[in-house]
Amino acid sequence: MRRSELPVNTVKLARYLIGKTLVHDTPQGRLSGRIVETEAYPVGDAAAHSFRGKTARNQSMFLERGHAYVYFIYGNWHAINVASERKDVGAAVLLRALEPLEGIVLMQRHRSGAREHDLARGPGRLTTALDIDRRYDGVDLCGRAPIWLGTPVKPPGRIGRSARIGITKEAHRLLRFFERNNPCVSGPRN
DNA sequence: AGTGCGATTGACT
DNA sequence: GTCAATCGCACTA
Repeated sequence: MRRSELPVNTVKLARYLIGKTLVHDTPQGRLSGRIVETEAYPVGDAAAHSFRGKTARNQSMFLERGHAYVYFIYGNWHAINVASERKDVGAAVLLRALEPLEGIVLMQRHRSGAREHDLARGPGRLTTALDIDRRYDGVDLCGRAPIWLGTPVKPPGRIGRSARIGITKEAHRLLRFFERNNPCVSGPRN
C-alpha cells in the first residue's frame, strides 16, 4: 500500500485500516490477515506512549506515517502499531486483531493450535501468530520490509466504534474501531 | 539504584 | 468470569 493512500490523521487512519491486510513474508511462507480491529493513539492523548515525548522505546511513533512501532509489554508479548502522522509527530494506530487469510497452518504452529478465529484475536496474539517482534520496530510498512500493509481482499462490513480496551487514562474517548460481528475481533463486537 | 505499573494472556473455577 | 504472571520502561531520588 502506497504511503500517499494513508490519511495523515491518526483517527482517520485507524478507521481506514479496517479491512486492509497485514502481510509477513517469512522463510517458511507468507502469513497474512485482514485487519478487523484497531485503536488510535493520537497527539495529546495521555494514554499514548508518545505523550511525554520521544524516548528510545517509542521513537518509531515519530517516524513518517506507515512505519511500524513494535513494543514489548507485560513481560511476554509484543504489539504492533502503525505510525500515523508526519515525521517528528508522535502518534500511532495499534493493530489489535486480524482475520487470518494466508499461512493459517503456520500461524497455528506459533499459537499452539488455537482455533482459526482465535489465532490473531488480540494484539499479543496477532504478533505471536505473525511472528512479529522488536526486529521489525521502525520498518516501513509501505516499503520493502518483509512486513507490509496490503490492499483489501474484500470491502469491510459495517464499522463499529467504542472506547479502547485495557487503558485507564482517557478511557472515555471512542478511539477503537472494529468490523462489526466479526468473530476475530477481541472485546465488544457491535 | 529503586520502584510501580502497564495499549495482555492463558489457566483455572 | 476471575486472576496472577512477568519484566522493560519511565520516573523519582
